[in-house]
Amino acid sequence: MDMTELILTEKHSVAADFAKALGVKTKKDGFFEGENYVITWAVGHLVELYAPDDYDPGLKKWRMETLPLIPDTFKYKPMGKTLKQFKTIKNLVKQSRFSRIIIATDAGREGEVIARTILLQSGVVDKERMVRFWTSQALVPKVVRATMEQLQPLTHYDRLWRAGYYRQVADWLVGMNLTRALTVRLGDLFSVGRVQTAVLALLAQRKQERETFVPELFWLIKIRFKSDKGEWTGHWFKNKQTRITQKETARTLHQHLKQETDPGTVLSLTKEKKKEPPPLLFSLTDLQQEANARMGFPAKKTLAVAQSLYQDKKCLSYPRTDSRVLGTTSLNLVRDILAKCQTAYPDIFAGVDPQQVALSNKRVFNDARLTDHHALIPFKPIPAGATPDEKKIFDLVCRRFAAAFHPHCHFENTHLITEFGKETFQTRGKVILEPGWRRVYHIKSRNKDEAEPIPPLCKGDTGTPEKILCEEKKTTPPPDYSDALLLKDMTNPGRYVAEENIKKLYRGEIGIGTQSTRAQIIETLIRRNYIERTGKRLVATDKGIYLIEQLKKCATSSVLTSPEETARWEMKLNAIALGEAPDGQFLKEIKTFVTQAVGELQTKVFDIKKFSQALSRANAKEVGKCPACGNSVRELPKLYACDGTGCDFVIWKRMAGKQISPKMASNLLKFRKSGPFKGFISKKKKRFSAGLVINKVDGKWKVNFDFNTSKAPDTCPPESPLHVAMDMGIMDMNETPFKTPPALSHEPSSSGTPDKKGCCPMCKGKIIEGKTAFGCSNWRPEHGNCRFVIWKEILGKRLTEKNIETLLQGKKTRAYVFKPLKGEKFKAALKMVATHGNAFAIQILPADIKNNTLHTQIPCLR
DNA sequence: GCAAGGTC
Repeated sequence: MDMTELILTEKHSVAADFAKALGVKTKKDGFFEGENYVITWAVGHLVELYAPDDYDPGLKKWRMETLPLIPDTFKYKPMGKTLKQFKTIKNLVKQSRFSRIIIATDAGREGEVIARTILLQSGVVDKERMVRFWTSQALVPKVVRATMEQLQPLTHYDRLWRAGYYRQVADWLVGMNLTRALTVRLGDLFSVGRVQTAVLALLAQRKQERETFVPELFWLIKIRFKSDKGEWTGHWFKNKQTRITQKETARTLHQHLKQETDPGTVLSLTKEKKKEPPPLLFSLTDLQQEANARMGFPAKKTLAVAQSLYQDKKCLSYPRTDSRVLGTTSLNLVRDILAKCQTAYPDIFAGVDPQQVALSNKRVFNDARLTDHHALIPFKPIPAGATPDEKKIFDLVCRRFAAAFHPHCHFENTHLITEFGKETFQTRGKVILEPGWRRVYHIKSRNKDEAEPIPPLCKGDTGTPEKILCEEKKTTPPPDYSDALLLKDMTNPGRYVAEENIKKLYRGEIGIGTQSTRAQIIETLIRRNYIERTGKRLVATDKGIYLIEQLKKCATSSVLTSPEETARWEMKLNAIALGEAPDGQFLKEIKTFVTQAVGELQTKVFDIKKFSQALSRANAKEVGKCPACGNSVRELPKLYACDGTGCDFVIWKRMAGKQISPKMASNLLKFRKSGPFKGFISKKKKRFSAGLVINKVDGKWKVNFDFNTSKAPDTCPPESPLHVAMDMGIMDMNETPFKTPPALSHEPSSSGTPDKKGCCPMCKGKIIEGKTAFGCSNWRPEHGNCRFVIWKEILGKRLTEKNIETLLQGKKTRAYVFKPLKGEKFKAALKMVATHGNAFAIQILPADIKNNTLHTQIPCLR
């Protein structure tokens, strides 16, 4: 009898772990095959719920009359992108040669659903042959083999599957029905969902808090004391309060203190030694938060980088984890990794002795706190050829990992109270005695004052007041969300929840959405025009605010805007998984909810005026950022307008009879200068060419014509600014240094003499070749945004590399024949000359004096 | 044109 067993994992990497552990070496198309085992893998979910129109093609069209959509039985279909792998698995599970099918998808609710839906869709029903492999430990060979000895009957996990199924179905019902209802009513796409709407509500609330925030003034009194032992700053306080809210009170106190003649006396000086354990290992969200805070990476980018380190470079563990610990079976794995890293990164790992690592370190090894996967850790040193971003992320993970095996950080807190003029002043200090883990994992101190050491004072010491200050301060609104802050609130929304038992739930493992999807959710909100990313900030748009506002006014649908409700759903799903809730109840409730919500949205009176305003703005495409305030400048019917509140910066779509295209506007905003362009018509009906510039006139940002760059009407470079920018982009990528020596060290040639050797005369950068021009390598904004170029084609004449070199040396080329598109051909030489400012132009020097009218120049500016 | 959950 054939004793071959089939193993199904959630993803390829796990299948590879199994193959290694079980000595299976042969890789076939879509599975590994050995003597005793065939190992195949899913690619996450391979099967998904039907779309509405799969049930009935008539549902392709979104109509109110067809709502609510509540299928009697939910059906599944294979997903298009992974159809091939699905077929491979289907083919395998149907074969009778396997004595057992071992389900080894990830140990969690979704892992269960992934396996069960695949089996269901494959038509496999006999559960007798099926067993469940279940562990959250790192899948080192030892763990794989040990867990293979403890396979569970599949039925043990039936309830978990039910819970997962209800999660899927509930999200489908809510999403499909309410998205359609709102969209049909409002005439524009308004998606809604358990996760995205709750997150959007957080962002909307934050924006409104900030907009309605009224700063309040308060005053702080500080005294700088001086004694022969040193100096310190005391901050006034009374009854634990340091803020004075009345100006008059502060003024009176300040006056009183200034008249005091006796010195200050140290009332007390308390010192307290404290220690701080190293931070826990990284979960994905933790890593995303840190990478966002330190390097400004969006959550999605961090995930992508981590994925590549995991998948291609194989130096990082599975990134989509919400666990911050390792399993106890990972001890030897950890020792191995530490030893490898110690050789590669002595500066980070020198303080760790792999043999001293012990299971007693419960902050690292803790089976009880393991979830689907273990924490994110390095597996081995990063291979050569990694990108700078990959190096940064990897370094962060390594440091966090190393920190975990370092001793606590020991520090001493000092609290000094000085009495002066019958008032009390406090001074706090923090001195790190033994940095421990902070040696490798630096964390910025939140309090600046703590940085200053306090002199070695004793009770009764006196100090003379050097300076007595009364500072006026303002309360500040809560900060805008960033990826980091939003991820934090999604992971732990407890502080937005009133109900105590739900708060508790949020303090545990439940958040809004899951680790794997949080970054995606943020991107979805951006795609839906609900929120916008500006630098690090994530801010709700008018459209987003509008949706939340309207939903909040609905008796039933409003639950989507509150984190409480998602938590309540999770609670119920947990109860189902634990067998503590009657089966079927949950789905019934969801169906009722959806039916009611649809009814409500059908009849609701929406505030349409506000809506259309919100919409026209949110759907208007952004062309760039406002020079005045940094907000988005958007295309509206007649103009491009900044949507910052109170900002009135605009670019008119029509200037002097010429249409300003979105591309022109976008370049103008990016480079503050663009063109020159042909085809403007003056008030006297004369055609003219001009560049456009954005500059500040009388304190206001405006778009003006720039005639300096366009003395020659018909000699403008043929490229649009966009092409130029793209061209420069290509130049940067395939940077091929032009045959010139590197930048010289003599002073910049603002004197007007072009550089003799051939580097950029404006900034001494390298000259690099692009598709249509030779330009300065410092073209990127972060490198100084140097705008020097020499176009390869001038009036129909293609310049050779030799020509460019001659021009860069400030010499005259020989005379060439030019054939402009308009006008007669002529013979002229070229020479680069200095123009106004530190700018340059190619001068056209006609050989025939009769052609003097053509005596003109082409600016070397993009 | 729609959700959220996987993985790539």
